[in-house]
Amino acid sequence: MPRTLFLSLFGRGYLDAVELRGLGQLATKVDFRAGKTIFSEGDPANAVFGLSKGLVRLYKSLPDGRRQVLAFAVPGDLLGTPLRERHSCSADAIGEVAAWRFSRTEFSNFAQTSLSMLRLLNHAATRDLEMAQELLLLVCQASAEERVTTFLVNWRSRFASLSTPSPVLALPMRRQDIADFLGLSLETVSRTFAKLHDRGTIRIVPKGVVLRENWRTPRAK
Amino acid sequence: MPRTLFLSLFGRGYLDAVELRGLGQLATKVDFRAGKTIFSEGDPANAVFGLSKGLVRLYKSLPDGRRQVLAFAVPGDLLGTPLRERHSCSADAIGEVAAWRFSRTEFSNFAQTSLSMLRLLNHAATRDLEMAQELLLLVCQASAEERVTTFLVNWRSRFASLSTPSPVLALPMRRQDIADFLGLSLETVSRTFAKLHDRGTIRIVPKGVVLRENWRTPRAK
DNA sequence: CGAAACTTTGATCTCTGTCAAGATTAGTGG
DNA sequence: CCACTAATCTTGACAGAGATCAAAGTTTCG
Repeated sequence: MPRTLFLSLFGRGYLDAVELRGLGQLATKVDFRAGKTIFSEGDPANAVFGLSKGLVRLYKSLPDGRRQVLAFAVPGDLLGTPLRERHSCSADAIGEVAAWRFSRTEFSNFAQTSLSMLRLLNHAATRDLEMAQELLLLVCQASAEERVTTFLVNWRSRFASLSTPSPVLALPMRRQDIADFLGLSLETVSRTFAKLHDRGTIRIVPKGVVLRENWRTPRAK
Repeated sequence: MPRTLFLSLFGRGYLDAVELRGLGQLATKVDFRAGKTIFSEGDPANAVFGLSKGLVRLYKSLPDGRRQVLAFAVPGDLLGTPLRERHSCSADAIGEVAAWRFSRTEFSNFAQTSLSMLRLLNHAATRDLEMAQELLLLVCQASAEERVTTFLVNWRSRFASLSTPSPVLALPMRRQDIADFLGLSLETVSRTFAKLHDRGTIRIVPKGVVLRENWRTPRAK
């Protein structure tokens, strides 16, 4: 049981050693092949997962196939809602994924009686809420170029903490995923990448980009 | 102290009588005139509020004035993040507002040590998250007409539980607020209302609308 | 009653979506 | 290891939904 993952999953300073050990006994290791669905919106939430390796897209769909990617989960993220009966979104593996699986009822029983775990879940839910609200602001008020540049900057800061420093920013997700995240068509995403490339702002490489300039977080139109 | 408000604020079945009484002693009554700002994004969160009367718009702004309305809060809603140092969005009174004010540190001290209060806050945060994600899906994937009709249906179901049944659905917020909520321009909102009116789907009355037909929650394009 | 604030309507423009065709890349079986 | 196929990505042409600019109409409120 990798102690460090559990620390990143369950926060530093929230749980004590006894609680961490208790949680460890509830977890089983699971793997998902590239593209596999981990759970689907509306399904009974029998389990929650602690992501330990790989990337997961969380999304909602409409009956006609339109899709909204809500977030890209990275190692250390908790997938699923421990205190809810049903999943409110779907989750797919992007590339190979490894995770710790918890029975939701066991996890919930544990959480409901632990002040520290409830505080931690609160913290996580609040963070997710703020991320969703930031995204809402972005997709409703920003141009295609702003959305893409903001996405790249934010992705870099999330990714930086997970990978060895490199000039190349990896983008393991598809253009379609980025498009569905930013509320754009994949063609517009591709064209915006091309525009930034032509301007010398980024360099496009297989499965990633190199950010060139003084990429401060953009906010103006 | 209106016991019923506290029940709607703090959920039925979460807190016991002792806890409710304790909370009551922390609260003071405050009023806000129409249009007044209750708190602003980035401000130190000295207080949280339990909304008892009126309507509040929660929003984020960009430096250039672009604005995203995140939600319209109604009586019974909690305003502000009890466990966060700073406000992550701004809140304005729409019309006259009455609320109970809690010192955030006092509220937080109470919450941090109460399993039931933490569960309740979790429930609230999760609900807010799901509402934000639904909105994200709506504004990214739906046409102007879908957004407006979905807004009206959702607003009716929230409003229905608060007011005496009436054929008229009150819309106390401005067109601009609806536009900033749905990621549209106010002209487009106005034109969409007009279109629905011409079609006989709604009737526009001062400060509200009458929904005409079998308004099932729309989802298709 | 009159001014300010808000809403509606009109005309025009533009950004981005849609449709379509190539170009790359990845995956697979011989 | 390479050829072949499928998937993904890029680029082009075009059109349309909605934004913007502008003005008139309506409501609100001192």
